[in-house]
Amino acid sequence: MAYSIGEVSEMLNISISTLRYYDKEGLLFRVNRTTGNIRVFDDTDIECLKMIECLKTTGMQLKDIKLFFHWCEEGDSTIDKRYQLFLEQKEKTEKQIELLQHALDRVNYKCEYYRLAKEKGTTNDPSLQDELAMKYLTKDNNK
Amino acid sequence: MAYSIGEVSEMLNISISTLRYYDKEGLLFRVNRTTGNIRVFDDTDIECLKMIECLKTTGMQLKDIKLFFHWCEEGDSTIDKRYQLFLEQKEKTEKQIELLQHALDRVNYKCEYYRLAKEKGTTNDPSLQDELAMKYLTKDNNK
DNA sequence: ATAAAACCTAAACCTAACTTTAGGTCAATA
DNA sequence: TATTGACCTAAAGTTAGGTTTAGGTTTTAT
Repeated sequence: MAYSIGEVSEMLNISISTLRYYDKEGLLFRVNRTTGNIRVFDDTDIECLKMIECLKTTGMQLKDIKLFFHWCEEGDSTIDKRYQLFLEQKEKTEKQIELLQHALDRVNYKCEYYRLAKEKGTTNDPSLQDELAMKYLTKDNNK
Repeated sequence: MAYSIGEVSEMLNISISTLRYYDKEGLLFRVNRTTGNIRVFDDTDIECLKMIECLKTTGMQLKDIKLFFHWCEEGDSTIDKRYQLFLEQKEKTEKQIELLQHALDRVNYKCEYYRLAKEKGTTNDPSLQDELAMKYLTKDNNK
């Protein structure tokens, strides 16, 4: 299937200007053009864009994503590089999830804290700290 | 306890220039100064900085973190605002973790893909796709 | 055939979150 | 007391990842 830039933008919820920016940065070198210089995306290009979104989510920079796609073009000689890249990205992503989970724990504590404070009408009620201590057993969550 | 900017920088692993930047942006308005205009951080300031780190991890912008600290200063009249802020941040963080987990699944699939490709010496071996399909039951992971 | 919608490029602009630089002040030590 | 290391400010510079603007071309529908 062939898609215009506007169709791709709608399908993947990526703005047209972002798609052109990715192209300019060398990430979409696979994308064909008509004789009139209009971009024509195919299904493989869509898959590439989904991979870009995935890697961006894990925190990879566009220049590194570009590198990966160029390694793909180079063929089997770069398999190990690509393998190492994904192993590294796996580590980074796992660490990032851990960090976020830890932050979420603290945010949840604060939700509970302010829910109780709202009930009491003040953050100065001594029973507020007590109830939270009871619930969480340690006040370390608040650190 | 009182700490110099250098000590805080070491303790929390935040660069001195970043600490000064946070101060300039109005996030550290609690921090005292000596008569000689040198910053003096106390334990509450350290807690504030830990909260900044936490909220930054969840993707909150400095201007919104600043707002939160100012609400804290305003007292009990802002309890509900603060409660809503943390509820919203909880939602956002949970969504972010889900997104990251989904991306991680795809990265893991790619690790497995390239591990096998490395074994075969090529990404073109038909058994590569077969073995992955076997392992994951669906090729959707690769989308 | 023509008008409007969709596309194109290049270049300037934007934002957040810092970092660096330049030029100076403060405070602990020899 | 002099020097050295830690601190200070203001302002400019940096980076990534875009968006916007201006001016033009192509395609599609009437």
